[in-house]
Amino acid sequence: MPRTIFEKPDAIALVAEVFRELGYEGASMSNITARTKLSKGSLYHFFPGGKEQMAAEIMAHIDDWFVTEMFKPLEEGEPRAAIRTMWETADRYFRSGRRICLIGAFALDETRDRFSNAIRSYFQRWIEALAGALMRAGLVSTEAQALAEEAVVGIQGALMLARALGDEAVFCRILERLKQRLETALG
Amino acid sequence: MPRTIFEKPDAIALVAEVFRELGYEGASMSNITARTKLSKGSLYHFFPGGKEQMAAEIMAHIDDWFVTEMFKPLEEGEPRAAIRTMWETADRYFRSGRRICLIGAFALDETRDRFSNAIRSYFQRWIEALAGALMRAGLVSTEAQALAEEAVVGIQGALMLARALGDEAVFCRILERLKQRLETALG
DNA sequence: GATCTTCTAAACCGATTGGTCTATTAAATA
DNA sequence: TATTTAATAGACCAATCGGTTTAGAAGATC
Repeated sequence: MPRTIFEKPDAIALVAEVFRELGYEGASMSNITARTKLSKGSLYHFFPGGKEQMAAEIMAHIDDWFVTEMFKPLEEGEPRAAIRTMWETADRYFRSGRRICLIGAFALDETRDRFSNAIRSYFQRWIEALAGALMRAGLVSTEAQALAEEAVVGIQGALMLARALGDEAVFCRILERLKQRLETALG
Repeated sequence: MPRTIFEKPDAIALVAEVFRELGYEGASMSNITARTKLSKGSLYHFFPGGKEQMAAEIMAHIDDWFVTEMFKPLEEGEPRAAIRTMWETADRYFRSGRRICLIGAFALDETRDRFSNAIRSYFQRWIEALAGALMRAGLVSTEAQALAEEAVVGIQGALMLARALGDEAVFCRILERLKQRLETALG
């Protein structure tokens, strides 16, 4: 019988897509094995802690990605360029609205209670990184904070609306508008 | 053995809260019976179609509420007053950010596929009602459409962020800012 | 007060759940 | 080549799943 060999990073990415499509409760072990082609043996080899460990490692992986690709540039790079890049990074990561934010989705049901720290710190860091960049670009603290909140809220809302309407175009449209508002505020 | 008698409207409201907290997949029948105190007999008496019928009737009930309390006023009432009232209605319905939008939450996982029509038309009508009111208040079509999308997206994003951060204040803050933007646009 | 309908309680069903375990395979090390 | 280690496949488990059914209590109608 032929065997397929997976490595853990592959397993994380594959399982992540299943959680993204079905949600934490909706993703059963048989669903996961069926969609990823990973057997239960493999899954429990990589994740002895079961579903909860899978979700925790997936969230940590997502967080790492955002830290290196978006938060660090916002925190350390030239602010205006980093902000401009942020919109492209978001559009690329969320596949122009065809892919939802798993961490946001987890925030909406009782899954939040299991992972409240990871969820909170992801959004906190995003908002703070963006607000920091806006301040370094010349805005006062209160306005920077408000605009940063608004941008993150807008992205999350746009992802939801795109899925609700079954229309990805709305995501790009709103992203563009949010981008314009930030650039207007920066003058 | 003492019996508690429920009526269907009570059942709908009780089950709705369970779906809101646990999501569609997370809400098992035993969860629902435990939290609502309705026995399985009662639940299947009111909803012979099981969980799917419960969710469908709950969404219809929510939709009805929004139609009479928010969409109709926007569509038929004096536009500026209706828009002003909309923010209060949203704040009241979502309990200042402590209660999420069930229809939005359903949109994010595969539950969407079961109820895609109801989900799409809820958001479509909300946006169209608001855009219509903005036009009757004097805005041109394109700007009205854009601002309406932005408002609905903002409310949904704010609900998610409030839960993600465990901080309801952020909901009220963003709602206020969205309201200001609309009033500024209306001059 | 007998009858009928509405509603509740809970035992019960097969299917599925998350999770465990064993056997086996492929590769790495010796 | 012998041994060990890392990884996969899938049978298996008790518990729970969504759903059905039966029995009977509470109200309404007559």
